[in-house]
Amino acid sequence: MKKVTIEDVARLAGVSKGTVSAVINEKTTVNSETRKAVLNAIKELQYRPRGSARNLKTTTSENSIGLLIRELDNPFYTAIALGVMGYARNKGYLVLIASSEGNHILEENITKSFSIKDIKGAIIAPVLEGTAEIEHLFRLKMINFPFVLLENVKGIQANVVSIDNIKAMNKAVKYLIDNGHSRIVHFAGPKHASHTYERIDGFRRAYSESLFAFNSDMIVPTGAHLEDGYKKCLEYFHNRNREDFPTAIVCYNDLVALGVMAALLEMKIKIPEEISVVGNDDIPFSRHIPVPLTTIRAPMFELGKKAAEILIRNIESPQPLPIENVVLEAEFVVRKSTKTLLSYPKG
Amino acid sequence: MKKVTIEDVARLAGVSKGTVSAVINEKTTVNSETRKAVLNAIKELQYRPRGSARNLKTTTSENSIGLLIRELDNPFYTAIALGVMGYARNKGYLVLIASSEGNHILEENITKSFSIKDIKGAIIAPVLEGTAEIEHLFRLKMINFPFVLLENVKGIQANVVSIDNIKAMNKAVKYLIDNGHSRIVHFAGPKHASHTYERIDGFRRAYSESLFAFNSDMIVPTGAHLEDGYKKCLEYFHNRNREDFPTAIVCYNDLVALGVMAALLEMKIKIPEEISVVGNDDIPFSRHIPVPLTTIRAPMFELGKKAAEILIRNIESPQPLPIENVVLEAEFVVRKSTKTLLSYPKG
DNA sequence: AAAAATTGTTGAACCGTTTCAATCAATATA
DNA sequence: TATATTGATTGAAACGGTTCAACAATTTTT
Repeated sequence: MKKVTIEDVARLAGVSKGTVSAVINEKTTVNSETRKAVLNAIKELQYRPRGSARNLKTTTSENSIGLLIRELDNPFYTAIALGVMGYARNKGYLVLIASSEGNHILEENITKSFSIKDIKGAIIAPVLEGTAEIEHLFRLKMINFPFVLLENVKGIQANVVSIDNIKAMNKAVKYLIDNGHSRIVHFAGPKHASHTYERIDGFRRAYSESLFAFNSDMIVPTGAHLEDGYKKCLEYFHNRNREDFPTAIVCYNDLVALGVMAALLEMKIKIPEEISVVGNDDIPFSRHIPVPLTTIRAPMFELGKKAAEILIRNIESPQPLPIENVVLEAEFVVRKSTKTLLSYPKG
Repeated sequence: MKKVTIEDVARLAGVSKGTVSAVINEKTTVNSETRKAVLNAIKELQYRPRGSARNLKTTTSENSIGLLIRELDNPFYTAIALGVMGYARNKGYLVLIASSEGNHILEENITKSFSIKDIKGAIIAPVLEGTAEIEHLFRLKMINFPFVLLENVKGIQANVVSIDNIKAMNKAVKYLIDNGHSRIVHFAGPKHASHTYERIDGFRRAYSESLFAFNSDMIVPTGAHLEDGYKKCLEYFHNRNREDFPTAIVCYNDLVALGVMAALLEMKIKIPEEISVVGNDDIPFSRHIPVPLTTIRAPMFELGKKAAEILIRNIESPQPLPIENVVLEAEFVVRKSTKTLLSYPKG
């Protein structure tokens, strides 16, 4: 089954290629009889114009950028996407989103696809399995394909926009310690995400700057989803004596915190009376639940916006621009899911 | 500033186009000295190969499909996307997602972009402003670009995969009526979405099939987001006497229901003791909240999967295939946010 | 030393469109 | 009737890569 080209259509309709082209592009110059004949031929042959051939000739080629996120059903990433889209749209760029769902192979395919298609640049939230799996990023550099990373990746010089996870987490844990919490655990995030390690790091530092000793039992590997938090929480409290309960659980993100809250509710453990819960990210839900969640507000929208800004600046610049590394601050938001254990709270 | 082509690179590096091409495509045949020279020239000139020129010649062109959704931060659409992605990936297709955010112009641009890029087909959740704004869909048909719609659109013959909203809503409202609810209101969805009207229709039919009379006050225009439900609910109950309270609120979707619940909570109106609340869609959150939400489970994942299946079948078929119209059934899930008002509940 | 094999490079053909000056036919104008 | 004008169509030249048979230079084998 040979491929159908504009030539075939022209032949069947008894006209020239140029005329067929004119019909497809809805030029007004075509006689309606001819037009009809061409349309028929197109249908008859099931002709579908090849975008690549068209774009090769047409310089106009509308502008678009790619956004590679790690999880589509995570409000953290969709909020970033909204930031990207808002800015990009103002600048006349369309945003095409793909999700690697944490799969490195898929990430490679997607970045490749971005660079092959008529896409001007990309914003990438990389998956970090193993150590050195970044050839695909080097490949992008080789062909001068502009991109911005949403996480630091060791071993590559590139634009990065990220959140100061360490400091943010540090602030939250310090707050808890300062308010008399002595047994805090961290329901940590998925492997292969720099956020996970940075947040653990921040947790650890808060301890090292306190009078208490850090203990690796405090880190409970969990995941990034509501279900992860839910299951891990049930598991964690199963057969645990009340006197061994932590006084606070700091979660990798709000989704996990929501899962933890659901599990605690089920086990009839009161929040914040018995256990305080802290989230991370501040997704829209978090303030609209019965016990509004204390959390660390990540400026997701701004993150996306900033990334888009840098990317588009790079796309539009004739000369190569110096590499940028922007770190945004997160804000600690105290709501109702945490309580102080001091009779005379600090501050 | 003239465009840099492979020719320019070849000239600067003192080699032929073919060699430059070999370097870019990481062929092993290139001498490492030459390779280095070419790489330098690429960097020096900031050369960026054009995808379209490459794809024109290369038949391989990896497979991808487009998915146009209406709201990125709506779990309903992301769940559909996950369904699409799962199936597509098995079949070797990448999914590129774009969101129109309810904007018709943007939708047009996106569909156009899909058809121009090397994308093989698309799944589209259309925005339905006005009546006849579907020329962009006709344009797709003209060039035999395969696509599947996620909602019925009047005036166009196309593949559609949708949910039986009317029946689903009907079932839910009938359940409430059968359980003694006499004053039910519907917090309805956004304009320009067929879901909105279908759900209203289902609501109305349930009444017309009952002993009670439908009344247009029962339909309260709201929106599709948590915030919409929250605000509208506060507004609705503001200055309303307790004896005029509805016995149940049926919401456009779970997000709205969540917002309604948050507002009711704030107003200290008990769910389900004082008012029953019903959602729509069954997003993951809905079962993990203190009062798990009674809702209508839309088979979002299956919806996406089915759409992808039809699309890919069409893409891969040499002949045009008959148009398909698949309607999936939703399931009514009773949880804790509704109660019966009968002393002897039916069933 | 001749023949064969290996390695690296070239350059022309090709991919499938769009573009636009040139042409042609039909009609309006002088 | 000759000349412009208008409307519709043509066809050849791009567009910017990839491909691959052919060739050149070098190395290995006989």
